[in-house]
Amino acid sequence: MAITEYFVRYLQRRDLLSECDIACLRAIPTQHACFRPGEVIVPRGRMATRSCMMLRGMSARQHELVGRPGERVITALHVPGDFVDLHAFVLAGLEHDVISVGESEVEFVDHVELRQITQNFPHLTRLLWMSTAIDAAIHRQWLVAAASLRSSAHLAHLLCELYTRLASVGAAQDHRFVLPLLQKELADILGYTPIHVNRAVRDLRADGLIRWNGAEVEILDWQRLARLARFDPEYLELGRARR
Amino acid sequence: MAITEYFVRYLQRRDLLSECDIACLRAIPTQHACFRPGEVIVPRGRMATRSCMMLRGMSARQHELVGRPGERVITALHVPGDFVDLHAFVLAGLEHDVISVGESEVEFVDHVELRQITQNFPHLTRLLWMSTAIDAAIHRQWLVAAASLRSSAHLAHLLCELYTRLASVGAAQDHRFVLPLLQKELADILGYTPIHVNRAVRDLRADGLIRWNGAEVEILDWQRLARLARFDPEYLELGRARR
DNA sequence: CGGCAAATTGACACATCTCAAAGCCTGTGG
DNA sequence: CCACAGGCTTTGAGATGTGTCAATTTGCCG
Repeated sequence: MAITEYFVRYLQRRDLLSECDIACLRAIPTQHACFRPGEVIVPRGRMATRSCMMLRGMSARQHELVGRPGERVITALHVPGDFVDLHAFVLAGLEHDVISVGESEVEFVDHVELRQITQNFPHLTRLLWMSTAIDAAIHRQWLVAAASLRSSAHLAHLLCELYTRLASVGAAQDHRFVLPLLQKELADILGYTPIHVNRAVRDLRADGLIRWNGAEVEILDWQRLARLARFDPEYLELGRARR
Repeated sequence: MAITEYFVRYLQRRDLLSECDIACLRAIPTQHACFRPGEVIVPRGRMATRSCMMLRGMSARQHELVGRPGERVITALHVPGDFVDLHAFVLAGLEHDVISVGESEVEFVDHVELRQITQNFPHLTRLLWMSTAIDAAIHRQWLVAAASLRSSAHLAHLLCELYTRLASVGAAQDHRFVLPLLQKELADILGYTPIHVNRAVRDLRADGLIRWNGAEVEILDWQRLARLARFDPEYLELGRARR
């Protein structure tokens, strides 16, 4: 198999790809794989030899807490088009697992291929680098949200971000999307207890901001939700620039 | 002027630099500058044409909160040897300011030079990329700390990390270091109020874990402080690997 | 000595956690 | 078609952590 169309779209939202860039991307061989809910896609540790990009569903970076078995913190969510653990290509090891959130499909890319790109395709190299820099910008925004927002607004921020990211690659529209996360998992993302997440969901519902049945989320009033969350999509870099 | 020795040491702690790599690094022209406390080193916005590396003192990434003038969140601290806003090289713009924490000195590197490196020096390119990936790993660890630690332990984690980073480039030793941060600034980093930070400091002092006079911090019991903070330096990638 | 910013303390309000219980889905077996 | 089990969601009440506001103390510098 080959590079996902989502990833090409992810890059094209942000820079101009030449014919050559696209041809090079499409020539990269990949290995396809499916995962069940909670399954480990990339284990933590030192010997990663490949990285993966999301094709369908979502994945999460899950940090286990030492000395508190069973407890964990989720520091990132990845959606179709994300080159998930590209970080592992330049790091000696990952300090967290990448797990499947709900059912998911990914394409694995061998690090040998990535190394070839860094040897011969400077522009593509900068674009891959950019993708990890955007992940870092998202991390920073999560830090800002955690430090400055109360639970409802914090949850609202996550919903605004996910919808924007999904919509930007064509994986969501009409302010609706599939969010295959349990409230317990949301709690691990936002740093609250599941009970408190539940109350935050209840408040957003009561304010008429969202509808949420099972894994189906619909944002009823984008303006008010985004204002509550102080959401500004600037950090997602959804604009063409030359790199 | 040229690349700081601290940055060379930063890289050498993590990978093997060839003679050629080092020569290339030292050939990069830079511009030196000094900053007063709170001064903006790199303004946010779209037109960054250069990035900076820390030479002396510290700097911080400061996010202003929209609609709440004067309030801010600090999402990263940088110490000597850090290539601070390398992110700006591959991003279209920065969504935060980089400010000086206390007095500081930096060396600016023009993006034209960085682009040359990505065209001609794949190994150095991967090392620069690595430096931004380590920043991202630090962001993730801050997210984990924010979600899982109480105020004293959270503060303890920051102290452990800063000492480790400073010591790794030779800018601190004997469990002492200079921390030019006001409690108000610590509050913006940790996501608490200054008053609560003060109580966290008091608790660490009362437990005999630290001594702290003015900007001078001394860690009295590294073992217990690190255990309290569940600090594991793995994420700082302080070990040689081939990239 | 005076003046200012920062650090420190106290009392009370609010946000979030903890523990316990009840309600709701969904799949399974009778 | 019903009964049941199990996981998830929802609700309630009381404990703990953190925020807010006001006041005092400390330390530095003129």
